[in-house]
Amino acid sequence: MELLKRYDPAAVEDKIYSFWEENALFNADINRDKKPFTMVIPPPNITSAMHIGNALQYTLHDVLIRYKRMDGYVACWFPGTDHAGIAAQNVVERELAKEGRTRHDLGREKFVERMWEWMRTYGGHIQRQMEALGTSPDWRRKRFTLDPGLSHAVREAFVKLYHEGYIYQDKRLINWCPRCQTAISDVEVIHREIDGNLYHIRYALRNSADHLTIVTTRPETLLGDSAVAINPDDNRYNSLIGNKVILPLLERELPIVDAVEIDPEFGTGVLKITPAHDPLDFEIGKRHNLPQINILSNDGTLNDNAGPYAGLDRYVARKQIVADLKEREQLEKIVPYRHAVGHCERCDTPIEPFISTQWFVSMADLAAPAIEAVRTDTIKFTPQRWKKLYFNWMENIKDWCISRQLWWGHRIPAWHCADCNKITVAAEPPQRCSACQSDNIEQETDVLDTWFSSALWPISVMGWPQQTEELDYFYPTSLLITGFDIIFFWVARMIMMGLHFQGDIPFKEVYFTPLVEDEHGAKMSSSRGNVIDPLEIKDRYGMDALRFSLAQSSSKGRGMRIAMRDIEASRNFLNKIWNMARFILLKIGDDRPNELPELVEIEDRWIISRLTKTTELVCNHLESYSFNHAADILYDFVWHQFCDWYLEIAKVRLDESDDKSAVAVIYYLLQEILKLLHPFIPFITEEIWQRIDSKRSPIAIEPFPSAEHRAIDSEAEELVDLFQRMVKAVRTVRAELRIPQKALIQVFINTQNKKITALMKKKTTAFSTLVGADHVEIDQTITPPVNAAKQIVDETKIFIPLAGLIDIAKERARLESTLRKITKEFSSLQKRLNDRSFRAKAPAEIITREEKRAAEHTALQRQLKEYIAVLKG
RNA sequence: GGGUGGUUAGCUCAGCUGGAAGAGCGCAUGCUUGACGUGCAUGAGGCCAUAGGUUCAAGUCCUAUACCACCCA
Repeated sequence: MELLKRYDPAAVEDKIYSFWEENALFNADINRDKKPFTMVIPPPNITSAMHIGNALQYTLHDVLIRYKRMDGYVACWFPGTDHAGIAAQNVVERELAKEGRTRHDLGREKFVERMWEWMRTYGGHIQRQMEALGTSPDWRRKRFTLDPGLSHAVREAFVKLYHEGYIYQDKRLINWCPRCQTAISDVEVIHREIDGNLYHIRYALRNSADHLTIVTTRPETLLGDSAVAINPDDNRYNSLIGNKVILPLLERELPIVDAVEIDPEFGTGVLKITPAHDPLDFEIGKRHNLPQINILSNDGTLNDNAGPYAGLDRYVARKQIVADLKEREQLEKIVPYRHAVGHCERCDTPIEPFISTQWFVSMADLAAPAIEAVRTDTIKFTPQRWKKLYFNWMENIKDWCISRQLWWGHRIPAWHCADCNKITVAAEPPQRCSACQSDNIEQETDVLDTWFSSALWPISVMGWPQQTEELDYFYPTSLLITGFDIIFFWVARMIMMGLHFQGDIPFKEVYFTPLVEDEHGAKMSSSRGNVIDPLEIKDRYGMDALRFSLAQSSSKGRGMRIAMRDIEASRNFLNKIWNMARFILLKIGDDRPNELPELVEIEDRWIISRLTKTTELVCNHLESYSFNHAADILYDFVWHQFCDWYLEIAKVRLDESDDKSAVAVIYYLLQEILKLLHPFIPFITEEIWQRIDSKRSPIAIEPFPSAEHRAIDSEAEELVDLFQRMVKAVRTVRAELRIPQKALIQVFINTQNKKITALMKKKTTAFSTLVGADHVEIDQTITPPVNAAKQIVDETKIFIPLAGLIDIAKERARLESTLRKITKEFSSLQKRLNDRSFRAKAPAEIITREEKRAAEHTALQRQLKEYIAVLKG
């Protein structure tokens, strides 16, 4: 079978994915004889195309799910998407805007219809991208948060929580996005520092020519003031408490109240109190029973309470008010001031604290068992440090505002009665008010926060509230892989809901991935233009290259940087694998040996030993989610152990004779390597696997290599290590003395060691080939020829006569530099060994080791000095 | 203001429970060796941020400081 000189992913990837699908390899059916390994996908947002962060997460999911599948588990990965309430509605509203229409022109029903239309067109996008990436979820189990089943779960959960008293309605200060025109929860507010101003405004004291100067960053809110406040311990002003001031512009009388929260050091120490538009003021206002004056409309313009400013946008009003204050000489000064302002997570509009009636979930009682689950490691976090963040948030948890003034989402299953004003909450639409039996009822117009349905995801994808076979077999899931940035949004809430509704944790472990950054450490975002588009990489390098880079770069830090050149390096690795396979297939011809034969040569024993160690490490690293280490170890094993050494040595055997044992070993290694690599780079490994024998079953369901039945062969490792160091020693001489590549050299080896003698005698041909020699002699009586380069490897001396070629000065310089290095190391060893407390307190094995090293160094020094002296003479 | 992480080769990062400083990329030098120039060989390059401390022994543990990043208010 012909293989191209270069690996061409474009010719392979799509074909291989279809092959897997035809064989239904990803389907995970309940099998009581096997153990399940289960994950649910962090459902991607239907509006977004896959970005590199998704690609990272799905790659890591897929590495594990493929590994576990090969390892004999029923490996089930539940895929799906969420409906992304605000984000999705925004997209379609923008489409409408292009047509010059708003959702209100269509009406709720038509608009929602249009959302579904849009969904049908673009909703499958992410699945196609995941397929391109080579991921292997059980697509039959794909779910969408607005599916009938999942919607039923949402209603059921709402009704239960309502009747249990967790869900309630209340009028309070919430975060309002004037652009999305909906409430959002605390975690959806992004605080960002902006350059603003601190406005110093004079409030005249009643019946006095004097005034108090307050400071504020939002002067327009003074229209909603109902007091000014000062710290009761602030001696400058506390005598004024109980007096009144006159609100500028509107000329309203405001009381002067006390508030311990006020920092006398901040600004003038006097604050205006606007209970309807500031969280702190809201609390102070409640305490002093102050009126809550709302001055804003839903769209961020001022309402009738703003008097002459009604109808103006909040920022226009700010300018106008500042101008008016200035004119009346009530504006003392404006000081530039940098402060944090909350922005809408979805549209980046500055949010407004806003008094409004919303639905909330009371969290403290739900949080308690969820905290406990993580504290006791019933749910294990990796890396552990994220536990702190989780506790910090959970222990100070605030009630969750779950209602959204949107049309796209789960409409809240509550019906308001026009007659008795009571609320009927039910999973299915009721005919009558449950309190007064009136049929004059109307459903709540708000929908639920998308995260409310996401919180139910692990149970709802398995059919909850029905107690399904899936829940019985697959729940709790084994692992959740996600970013730490949604630890509050999602992880914490799933734990609470899983425990509450299913009575058990939703997952046994959570692995938090780093966030992907660009090569300079900046967040990737389309606005910065530094995103890496996975599909662009597919065309240029192939998805295996992306997958391998992502796995290899994923550290346990909080950020990971990825650059095109990393992906290029992976592409080169794939090409290496391709050519390795090409070479092996060429050499084995039609042979397909079944079993690993006897390991006749030392390098056979060595490579099998290395394979065993590699297998063991890869498994351990995967079990502990050290994807980067697993990938590094495979890279090193395949390239720098198998290709660079084993194959190079084996070539000699293969060229000399048709060595069946070497054929069997390389064939065996090829297959083991492909299996080990398959979870990381599934396409190329499957392609090569099928090229070995087109009739065999897919590598995707081959048993994963096991290290169990093999042992580490430390003798072989030691000897081959020595052999390698001898080869390198000669090559170093060749390179440093500039011996032309083609010139064949002679090598004389002097060793007292019988094992080494035996080894080198047996491996003379391989050694000659690797160092480019036409004559190699091994004997313990050999003395250095004149004008020879010398190398010392352990107690073995190597001489390379360089008659005519040698540059004596160069060789001397080389030896002298080696001597300097040795001498330096020796003196620090000496120092340590002469230290009495070291000898007294260090463990014996360390002392022995250091003594042995010192002895070696002494011998080496003596030898080097001798050689140098000869060259001088 | 509170918190969390980071600071190791030119760049990006590994270095687990303290016992001889590592990789990839980049760089330099030499190679049309029949698997691979997306390659092969060889090499240069580190006071492991700073200051203290613990220890026979400290990138590794502790305490401060500086700078960077992120999170929360």
